[in-house]
Amino acid sequence: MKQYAHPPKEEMKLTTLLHALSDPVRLSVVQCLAASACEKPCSSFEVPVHKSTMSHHMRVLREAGIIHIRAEKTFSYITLRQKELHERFPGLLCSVLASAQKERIGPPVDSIQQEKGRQVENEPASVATEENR
Amino acid sequence: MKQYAHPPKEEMKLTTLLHALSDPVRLSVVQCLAASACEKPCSSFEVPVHKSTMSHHMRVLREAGIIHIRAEKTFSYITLRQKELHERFPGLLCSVLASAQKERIGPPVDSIQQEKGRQVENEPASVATEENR
DNA sequence: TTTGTAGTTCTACGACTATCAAACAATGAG
DNA sequence: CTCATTGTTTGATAGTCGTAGAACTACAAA
Repeated sequence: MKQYAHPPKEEMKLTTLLHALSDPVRLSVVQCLAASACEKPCSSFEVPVHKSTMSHHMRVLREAGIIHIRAEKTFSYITLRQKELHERFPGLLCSVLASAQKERIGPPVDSIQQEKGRQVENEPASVATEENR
Repeated sequence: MKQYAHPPKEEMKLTTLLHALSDPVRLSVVQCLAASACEKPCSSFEVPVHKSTMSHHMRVLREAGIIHIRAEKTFSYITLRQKELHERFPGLLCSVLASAQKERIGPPVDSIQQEKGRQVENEPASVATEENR
């Protein structure tokens, strides 16, 4: 039976973790895990990549310390290492998940800004002035 | 005078932001900015890279929406877009910075658990140009 | 004018990454 | 035993990334 190595939480590295979460496929896997809050087989994630690519992403997430993989029969059961992540980097996963959630629901960029009833317009300098390259 | 394009906060993308923060050099720049809480010239960051590499990193941070660059004379003044980042992704930057700070200080994790008001002492200027990986 | 400083852009290069296909391993069903 | 399922490993490939050096711009001081 396949056995997996999982880094102890003291060895989790922030930059490695951020990099692991910076891929859309991996982030959606983590979102899915957080939403279901239970063990999920690898094949249950609906992502548009081949199974070998998926296996690669699972390895990246595992080696970053984000997920735990348990092999049983021919299945790989995935869990989010939520508690350990919180102990190592308090609040980080939560805010990433909240940001991902917010971004996904994000209003159309045309008619936006009603989030707090008051729009916070700021520096119009952000547009224009095409970066002369 | 050079002009820079800065993405409006509605266009900030989470995965782009996480990727920008997943590099040790860029993360240390962001830490430095957050610590000083004021505008800093590009050359004031003590990082072990060539100036052209630094310019590249600044571009990545700017295009991710993390920093604002203002050109004056021959200087580039950098500021953290803290307010806009917080509006777009509430709490995210804070927890990343807290995690970076915590990681840098090291392993006696169990003994410093309950002191919330007491700040861990100094090691302030340790921009830690080595110590990564 | 020449020199020096601060920073950008371009180019190149090695390293890494995301992806798929194919082969493989382990298990269960027939 | 033969398939089918589930996932891993191993190329291979196309693309991205971090880095430095050289050339360049813009400005200021001499």
